[in-house]
Amino acid sequence: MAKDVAGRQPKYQRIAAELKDAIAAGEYGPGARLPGESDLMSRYGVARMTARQAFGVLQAQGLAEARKGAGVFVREYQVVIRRRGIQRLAVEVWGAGGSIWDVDGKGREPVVEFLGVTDEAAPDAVAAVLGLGEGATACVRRRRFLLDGKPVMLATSYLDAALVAGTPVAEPDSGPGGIYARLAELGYGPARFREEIRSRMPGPDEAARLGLTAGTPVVLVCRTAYTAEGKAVEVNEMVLDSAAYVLEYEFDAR
Amino acid sequence: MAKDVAGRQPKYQRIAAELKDAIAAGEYGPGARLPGESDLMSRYGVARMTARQAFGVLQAQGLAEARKGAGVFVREYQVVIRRRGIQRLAVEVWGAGGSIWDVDGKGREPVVEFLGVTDEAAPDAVAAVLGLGEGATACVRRRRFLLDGKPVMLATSYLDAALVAGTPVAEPDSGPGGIYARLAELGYGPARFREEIRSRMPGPDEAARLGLTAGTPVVLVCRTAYTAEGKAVEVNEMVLDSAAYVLEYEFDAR
DNA sequence: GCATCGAACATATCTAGACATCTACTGGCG
DNA sequence: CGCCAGTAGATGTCTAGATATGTTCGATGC
Repeated sequence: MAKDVAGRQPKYQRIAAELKDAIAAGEYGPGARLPGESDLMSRYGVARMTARQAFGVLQAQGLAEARKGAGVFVREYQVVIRRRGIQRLAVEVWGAGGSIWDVDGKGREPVVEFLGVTDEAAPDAVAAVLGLGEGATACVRRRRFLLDGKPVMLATSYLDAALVAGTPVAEPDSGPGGIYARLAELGYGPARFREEIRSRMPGPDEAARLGLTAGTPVVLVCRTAYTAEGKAVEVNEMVLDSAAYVLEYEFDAR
Repeated sequence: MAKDVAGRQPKYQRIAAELKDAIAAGEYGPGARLPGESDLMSRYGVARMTARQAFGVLQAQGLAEARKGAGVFVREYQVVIRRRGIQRLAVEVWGAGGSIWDVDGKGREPVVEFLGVTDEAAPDAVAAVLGLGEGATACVRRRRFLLDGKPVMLATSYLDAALVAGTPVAEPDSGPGGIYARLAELGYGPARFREEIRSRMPGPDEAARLGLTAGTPVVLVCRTAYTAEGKAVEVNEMVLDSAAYVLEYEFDAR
């Protein structure tokens, strides 16, 4: 093996680096087809598994995407949704009955696909935050957001089932202004929010439900809504396609 | 090949799923060593490359980590740093001369490793935000944050070089309260911040500088500081190890 | 008792070839 | 002209090896 001439770098990494440079140099634009496995085999004089490994590096970085039977393609930039964490939730928005997604910019609003409302036991951490006692159930609302038919976010809301039973919150259509407006009518209007943000690679189930290609992480946003008295009334766990979203928070220095 | 009995699932995915279940069931705790490649070969009757592919799935999901010559291990949960976006930057904190990292919780404060200050051309997008004219340079401060000796964040600040020339901002040690206190003394104290958050897989360089294992995405935070007059005075691009950080934003509904 | 060397073992890389499965294109047929 | 079957070509999966390189740990020697 002629490893020494490559400066101790495995062949597949060198090939991957060259392809990456070629992409960066504009030789292959977004959506363009990269050389096939057999092309790399003859060009670099390697076995097919080695060429595949090189493609594997690019796919793991989210730079390329293989389509079975067609080839390996440079991944196209995805549409970016700006999600403004703070203005989105201002009382002026949901208090007036407008959808909180109205401010999401540039007319590209995800479409909500409602997946169901159930009463079930909440995860321990969620139950603790909501102050649910032993055996108490949560009202769980599951939704999926689609942009141009492509899923971009999964959302799961947890509320105290005893609090919202019989109200539109427990119905598929929660009415104008969403569940925050309903909570306000019940005397539990959210006054303060906390959002916690993490990121990791998706599990196989999340990748399937979001239609993610290899090398695309997910962003986890966990939002907790508090009343003015400091009672947590809703926990909303969101799983976002990281290629589709930019989160934005704007705030004063005081 | 006995594909049909597995319900159309490739062998390597089935093996990966079984290992994952075993991890979830607690058979292999954090840091424990998983069965070796030859173990899987004999247990499932597959070739070496197939067993390796199964490990590859777990590594891509960030669940396992291979150490050459030693084995494949369940990845340990990393220490989590809470980064509070809003309180961190309140004037009470930096205005009083305290480090903005003081509020980062639980005594686990990253140590700043200073990488240098230079005057150089800023990227186009940054130059546009800062209002830098043609040929104007930016004062660029690069830092790396370490927790227990392990790098967890890379940060690059851009400021108008003409504004901060000759001040401590252009020095390695920017003095008590950091560069925001210095900017305030110059009459450009930040009054408003915007943080934009994205996530993606790291490039080879980022992975190396943060010591990331395969399957760990990075979180990108781009913070822009504005004066009360709306002038952007600083752009801070941060690259975070997603396994080390939880970002937190807390805000009122009005 | 401690340091060092070496063998056993583990993963990392690579080859050469086989069969499976999906895509896209090309003809031919209605 | 349009639809559809056939086919070439592409990636996906899998095997069975070989060689390279790093880790671990016991045995040896000082």
